[in-house]
Amino acid sequence: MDRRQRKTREAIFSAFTELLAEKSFNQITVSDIINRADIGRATFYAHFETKDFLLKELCEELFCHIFDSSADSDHEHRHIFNCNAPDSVFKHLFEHLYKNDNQILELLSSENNELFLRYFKTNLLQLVESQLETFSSEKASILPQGFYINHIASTFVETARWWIENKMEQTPQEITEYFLAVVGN
Amino acid sequence: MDRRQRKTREAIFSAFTELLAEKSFNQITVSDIINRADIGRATFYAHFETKDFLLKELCEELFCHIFDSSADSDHEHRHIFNCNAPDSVFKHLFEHLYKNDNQILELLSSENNELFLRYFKTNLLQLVESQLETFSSEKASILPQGFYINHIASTFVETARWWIENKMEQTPQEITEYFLAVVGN
DNA sequence: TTATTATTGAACGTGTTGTTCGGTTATTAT
DNA sequence: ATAATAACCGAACAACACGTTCAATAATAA
Repeated sequence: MDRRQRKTREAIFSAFTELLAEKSFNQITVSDIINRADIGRATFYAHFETKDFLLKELCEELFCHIFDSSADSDHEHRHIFNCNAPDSVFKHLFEHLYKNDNQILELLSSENNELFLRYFKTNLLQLVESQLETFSSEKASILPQGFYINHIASTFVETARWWIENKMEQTPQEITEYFLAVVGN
Repeated sequence: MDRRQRKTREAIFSAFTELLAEKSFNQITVSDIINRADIGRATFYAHFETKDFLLKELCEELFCHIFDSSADSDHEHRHIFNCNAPDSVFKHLFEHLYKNDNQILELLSSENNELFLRYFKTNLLQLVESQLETFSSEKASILPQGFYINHIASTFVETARWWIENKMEQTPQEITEYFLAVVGN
């Protein structure tokens, strides 16, 4: 990829992320992004079809980095899917948030958090399904699987949201215990 | 209130609700609403400052009708707050959804469901807090109260969302049992 | 160096927003 | 019934945002 393309793309993402921490998605105009990123108007549209596609690609970059790493050679991520300890996956995710990679915290606590929480949950659903056996309480057998999976993923997202909203006063270890407590382990 | 005002206001709400079932909030223009409601442009702005205020007032009408009825003389609603049976409040809410008052179902299952779910949860939080003693499991004493309240309200909203999304194949009684099962009663 | 590719920025047409204002119609009070 | 009041109409307006075009310029790759 051309160095110019990379720099432009990065400038757009960076400007967009900054703006999202300041105002809501709908209030941000393409002109805002262009000015902040200091690029030409036509350049923006050469990279992204619309503002919505920009958001989509930003979310994919953010969450794929956290979730979908089973194919790369990153050990820290690979072990999400291979570790045997039942709670390690979720604790690992909380630790990710705690470290605040990619300013994801600002986005999850901004006015736009719903946008990101939706992507968050979409990715989580697959993870929960693959980890379902670790939640083998008696409930799982009574309830429809789809309901139960949705419940666990939702609870994780809501736990994270509550944690962030309340200034992350708990350690990743503690919030993991909260999560496992309400989810019934 | 002037009959003209009432009719206009109702026409706007009605047109807006119809449109929300068809396309997303952002795609709906004021002109769409005006045309559907068959009113003049200036009339719309005489009633609602902006499209966002219209949404806000619609939500308030919808959810206040379901939740905040402790002041009026409606017996069916009054008993939400007075009944002793621990699960009756939530079963009652599920039954409300099942009956589908005010086309609320279409709204909760449309592309805009996040908008309404947010209002839904805001109202629920207060209700859960007032009903907290009915969830007096051992968990409640370990976890921060704010966390626990948020968890229960979120779980209710997600249960309702899942139920609606999956064509409401369960009876209100069954879905109440699902809810109470995952919430730990 | 040369060919290719990305960026620039002004300009344009289109569509939406929220306001204004003179004229019309419905409601309410006398 | 009549007058006064209030709501509605709808065309027109300026302001703004969108997404596109194009010729000129600059950076990269071969």
